[in-house]
Amino acid sequence: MAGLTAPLLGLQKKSLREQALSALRTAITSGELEPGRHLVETELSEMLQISRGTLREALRQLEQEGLVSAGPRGRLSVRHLDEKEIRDIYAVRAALESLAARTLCELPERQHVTESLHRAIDVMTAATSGSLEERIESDLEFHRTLCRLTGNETLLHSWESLEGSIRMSIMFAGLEKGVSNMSVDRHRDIVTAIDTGDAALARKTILEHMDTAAANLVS
Amino acid sequence: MAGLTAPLLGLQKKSLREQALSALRTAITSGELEPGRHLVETELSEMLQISRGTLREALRQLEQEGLVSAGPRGRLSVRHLDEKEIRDIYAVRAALESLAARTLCELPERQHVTESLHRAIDVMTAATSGSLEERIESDLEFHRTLCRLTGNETLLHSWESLEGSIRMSIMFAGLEKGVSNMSVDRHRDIVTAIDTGDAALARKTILEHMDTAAANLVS
DNA sequence: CTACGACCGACTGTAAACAGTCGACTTACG
DNA sequence: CGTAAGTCGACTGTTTACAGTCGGTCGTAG
Repeated sequence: MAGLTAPLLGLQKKSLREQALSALRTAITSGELEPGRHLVETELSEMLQISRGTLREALRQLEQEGLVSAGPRGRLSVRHLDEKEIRDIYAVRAALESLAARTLCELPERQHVTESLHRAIDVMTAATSGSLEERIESDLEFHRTLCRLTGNETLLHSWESLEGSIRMSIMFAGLEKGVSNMSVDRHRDIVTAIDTGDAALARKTILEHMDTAAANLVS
Repeated sequence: MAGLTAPLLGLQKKSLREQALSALRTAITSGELEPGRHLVETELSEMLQISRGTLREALRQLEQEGLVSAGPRGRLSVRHLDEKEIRDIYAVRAALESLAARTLCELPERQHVTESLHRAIDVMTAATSGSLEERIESDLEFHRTLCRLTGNETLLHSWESLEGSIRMSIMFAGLEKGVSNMSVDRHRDIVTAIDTGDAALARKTILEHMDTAAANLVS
């Protein structure tokens, strides 16, 4: 828990609020702040060396992202996910990413898209020999790229709002299970489907990928 | 603009932050705070009769919902939507609601669902003779109900995060255009499709509805 | 007339203090 | 011994005050 302050003392480019946000996100999705844990404002603000006001702004955003949940009298605690919630999260994720895949198929200029996705896959490939965290990171980056390339800012924003919940799902289910979803081949299939421009196929590929992923997590 | 304080002085059950949030949401989606308008914290806090700290928490959430956008040095202004953004918002909305329709079709116990949706349609029907605002309200309530009935909290939350943007789309395009999408019959079709349990049909019906709606808004 | 520089005002970022509320523990009374 | 009132402590809700920064303006020198 002492490490919580470190990220803050580092690069001072962003506002304290954003730094606190990142630090808290990391602390929660890494399990440093375990699910169900009660978050006391005074405690956290002291840990992060920031004032309560600044901290509260960050907490609001975390609440919106679904990483912390509010109890009675505004008491916040780290959200705890059950299996149904994980399935629900992945259902929404599937809906968003299938839209992304469909959109990309309809793009007139797909050369650049395919290139970017291949680069993302290369990163994933390089990470296969790395740590679990690295593999998860590269996987999420691939999917985020999928959404970003559509040029639909709303879609990207919605996906990013869900990202925290996705990370919690993986963490809650266990990193090993989570990583089992990150086969490079499966992702290559997605890119191939998009490359052909077959929207129905691309959508189907994504939906199956998400289905498998969710099933692996809750099994 | 003077009316901005009224909602706050009313029911004092919710926290000031939540009241400010509602008041600002209403002010923005009603056009009282026009798109592009620069939001000065001291100005707003004085208007709403709350402190800046409390206000800032509300503004963070509005930012997350896409109703206000951040400029350089944290300057906030009311978001301005162009036609592409409206199309993008409706694409995401369509993805979410088609998931909702599909999910509802797969529910074993659809009796209660159908009843609730019919009630929502009755409200819409009653609103046909009402004001534009009432009609919009009842329409959104129908679609929100669609998401709520799935029992997927994440889906509902994602939809609600988008709700502000949807309202802005309607307002930006003009209330008349927006209301043209609110044919009771079209919505009855959706319920019918769900009632039959045909997921593919329900999905298709929703997607077409959203497509038409978006087209009407940007035309 | 123009260009440069110091001041000034407006806002946001951040911190610290104040107030209210709920729960837990204690104590006194039956 | 059990119960109910009272008190204490811990947190959140909210406000007020302070600091830093950017942009504009006014004056002066070239």
